[in-house]
Amino acid sequence: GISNFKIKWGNGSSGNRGANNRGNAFEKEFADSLFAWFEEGDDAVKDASILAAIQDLDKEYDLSSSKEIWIDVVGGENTKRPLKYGNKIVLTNTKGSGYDIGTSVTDITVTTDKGKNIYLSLKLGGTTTFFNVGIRKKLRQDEIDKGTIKDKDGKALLKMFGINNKRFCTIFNDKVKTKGGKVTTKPDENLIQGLLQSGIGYGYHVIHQLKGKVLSKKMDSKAMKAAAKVGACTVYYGGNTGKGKRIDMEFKSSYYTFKLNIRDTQGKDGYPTRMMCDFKNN
DNA sequence: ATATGGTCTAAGACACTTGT
DNA sequence: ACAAGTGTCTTAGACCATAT
Repeated sequence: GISNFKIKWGNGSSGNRGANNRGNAFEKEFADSLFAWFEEGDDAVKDASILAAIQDLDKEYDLSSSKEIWIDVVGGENTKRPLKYGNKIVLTNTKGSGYDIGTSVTDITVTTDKGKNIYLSLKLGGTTTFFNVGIRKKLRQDEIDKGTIKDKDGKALLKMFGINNKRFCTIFNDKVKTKGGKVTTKPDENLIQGLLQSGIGYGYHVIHQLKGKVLSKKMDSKAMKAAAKVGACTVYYGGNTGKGKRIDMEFKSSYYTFKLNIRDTQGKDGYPTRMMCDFKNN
């Protein structure tokens, strides 16, 4: 019948087209709620889970004792933290020092009249990422097509996870047979924890909206170290199905399940452009 | 309900072109 | 020759749409 058809407009909404970044709306909603709460009290915040998160912040940072409060929504900044290759492979901290990354990852910066900045990192939904770094120049198409990564840094990166160099290359090269599959590796703890600690960092507070609840977690040095303390690594060549153009490295710590992945995140030719660190709360 | 693969955006980096 | 303007590619951050 005439009512039963779908209009397809270009590629429609497939692949998140047109949805933009809803996290930005959440940032504004949270900031507005926080301001309303500060000015008018609990009743001004309609959403119970947001109110609970605000109350948790108040408990931790004693916001209510401040006479004034400054709330700065800076989520659009997307500070770069590219990988640095040395004895360890870690994310650089372009705006701070060590693993104190509050100023880099902040989406909302709250300042009380005591002058102390509280850096809130807001996250929305079940598919969240701690970091997302470029690897295109280290794991290049020309070397993948020849079958082996020769780049010094690229080799070190693969080795860190116990990824087989040649097998890695088959995942992205259409001209050869893909060697998908799952392998458990035992990466060097120091290297992996260095990477994860630099990526997770500390000096901020996570506000994570999930379905029906908002998680509030202070990320201090202790929490960062515990979060980054992981065991064995499961490498999925070709993703879980073995057929994807991606390679996933799964780790577990007491707080999180990490799924690092190397893949094309631009929807271009399928050759890898980024390494991302997806996580789920345990 | 979840896992997987995908694509959006802004901003920065760099290359190239044009005006003076 | 050099600065200013324009264009293209890469990076970082985000989380959604679809298949299973």
